[in-house]
Amino acid sequence: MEDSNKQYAARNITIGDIAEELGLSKTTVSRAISGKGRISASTKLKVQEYIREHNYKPNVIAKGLAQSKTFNIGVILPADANLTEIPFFQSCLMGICEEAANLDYDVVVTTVKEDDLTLLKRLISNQKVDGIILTRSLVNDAPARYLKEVGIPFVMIGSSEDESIVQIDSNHIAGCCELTSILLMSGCKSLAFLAGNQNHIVNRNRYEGFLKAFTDMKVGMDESMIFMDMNNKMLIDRAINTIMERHISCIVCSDDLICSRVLAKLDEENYTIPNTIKVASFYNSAHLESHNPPITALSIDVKDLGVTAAKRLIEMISGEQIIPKTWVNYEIVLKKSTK
Amino acid sequence: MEDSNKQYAARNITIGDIAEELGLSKTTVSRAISGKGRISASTKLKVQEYIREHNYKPNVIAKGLAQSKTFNIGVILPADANLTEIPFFQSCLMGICEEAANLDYDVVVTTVKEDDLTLLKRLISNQKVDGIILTRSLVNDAPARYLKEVGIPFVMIGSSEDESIVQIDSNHIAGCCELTSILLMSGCKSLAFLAGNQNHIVNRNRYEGFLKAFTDMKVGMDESMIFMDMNNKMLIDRAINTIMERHISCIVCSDDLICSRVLAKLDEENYTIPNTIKVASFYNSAHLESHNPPITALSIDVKDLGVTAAKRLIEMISGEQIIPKTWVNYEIVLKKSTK
DNA sequence: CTGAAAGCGCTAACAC
DNA sequence: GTGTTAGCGCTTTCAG
Repeated sequence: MEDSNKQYAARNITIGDIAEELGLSKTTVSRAISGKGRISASTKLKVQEYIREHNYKPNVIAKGLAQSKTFNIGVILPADANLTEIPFFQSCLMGICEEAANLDYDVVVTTVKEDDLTLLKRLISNQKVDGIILTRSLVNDAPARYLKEVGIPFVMIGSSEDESIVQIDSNHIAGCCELTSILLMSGCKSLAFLAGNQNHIVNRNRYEGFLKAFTDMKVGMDESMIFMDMNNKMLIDRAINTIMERHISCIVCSDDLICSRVLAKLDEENYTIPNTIKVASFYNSAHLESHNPPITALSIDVKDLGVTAAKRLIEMISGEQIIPKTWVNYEIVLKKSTK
Repeated sequence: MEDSNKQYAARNITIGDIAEELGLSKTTVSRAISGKGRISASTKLKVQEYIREHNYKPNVIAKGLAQSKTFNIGVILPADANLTEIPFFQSCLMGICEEAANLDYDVVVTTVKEDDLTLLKRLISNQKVDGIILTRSLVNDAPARYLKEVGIPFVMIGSSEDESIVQIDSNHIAGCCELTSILLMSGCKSLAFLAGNQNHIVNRNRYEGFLKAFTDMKVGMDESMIFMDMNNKMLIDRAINTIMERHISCIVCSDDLICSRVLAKLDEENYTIPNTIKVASFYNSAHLESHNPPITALSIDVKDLGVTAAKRLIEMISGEQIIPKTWVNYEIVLKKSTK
């Protein structure tokens, strides 16, 4: 058993211990570690060797206290019922954790339910983070507004009309426009669009992209085939009934959960895909991929969204040049459901 | 705009400021806040009033440094590909965050990929947490072994043969036994069992419960209808083929992802549920619930698992009586898929 | 009941 | 190059 594991039982070794042991001052040891300030190569080496041998790990908390930093970033996860079902946030978080660790930061998470900012405020006032990542964007976003007021650095995964907010997102407008265009060109005469909550910027953007495809291609669109706020199964079932009565050729779902419910309803009514009706979605969940037939969808590297957000935020915290908007790639994956 | 929001821009008010302002010593102010030590009711009140009015928030980091605590708990999330698809961990995390905040702790998360403990070790050696929650349990669990060595308090969501580990779980053996018994009693003559990775204790336990039902009811079981390590679609497809050739009456899936793939394959082959084949699962995902027909399943309050884990861990950290094992309730929900 | 002083582990002027 | 000192914001003996 290496003694690296004993560190917890025994009191942790400190910079003072090293200084004493090596007959140096704490300052010198600190300098050897941080690389800041003048120090001779030889003592630096001596200290670094001692550190390696004794498996010294600096106390980040103390360092933080001295520098008025925490080396933590906060991540706000939505706690609304539906959203737990979506792997999006978990994937984001994976990316954030990975990149944060690379840059020597830790990740503190908390949740926000609807517009209840209690836990967010708590995190801030506890002074345990140097900055915040918002993992979604709502219309008139309350968390974002709060963070702006408070003045703490933050970035948003998602898009906002407020250009002063640092944003990381994939281009949902362009993506949905592209997907819709492909569908139109591949011979779908009529399309229906089903989206979730209109308060989510992402749903608005996908809708906008959907419209844009029609405008760009100079094709007329039936506005009654736009279904927003499809937040429960009943609404979706009803929408599908309408859609099928109208003999629409293809349904575009703005997220996986909706698509999953759409597929259930279509199956229930014994409609076959893609013969009777085609279906396309936006997904990152394996579930739709293993569906029979596989579902055409716009796919995003969600983990990369997290990685990039963490990187941007830590850049901000470190006082580097801030990059207002970062686009993350998407990819349209054509499958049997639209063929 | 209340000035509570200005706290970030302006330097935060400290205990020293209050002391000076009120003509007291820092010690007295500290006592007024913590309630520790003797202090007159009047000065205590005076301090508390000042605090409220000026919206003072103690610096938890500094407090922690002085007490060699962090008031953070760490949560280890698995980063393996498949697991991102399962809402289980996200729901756990919601519960953990909620309860931690109640008890004035914050939640630091990190990930562990397979047996690569790098990020876990990093979290520990950074000394940013007072304890750890493991969110799953593997056979010969590497993270658990490491944490035991290091000696940091930790709890496990899941079960382990190692009784020295504080565990929070629902009784998968009893649950699966009960579910299986119900299926047997309701007239299923033959059952097949499909589970994921055998290294996951939960899969072993469900398997054990499955067997126990047969033993308890003195019914013979066909061991060739046990399919473990069904980690990809191909294996599942093959298993389903075998199962259908043998005219099995019901398939029990040990988790949602497997069940979702099973359903896809059954649909593909045009088998109907429950007429040709019945299906039962273990779920917490809305997706299976909205399936047509709805799937019979054993359901667990996963968020409660998280809440309880956080509670137990913080009890340990606070030196309270430790409770070695906490069972969380499960419920068997009978739906059309087994009728 | 209250305060002075030391200390948690580290950094950052400022001297030498 | 290196050391001294003060300080980050709080707790905790120990006196009084």
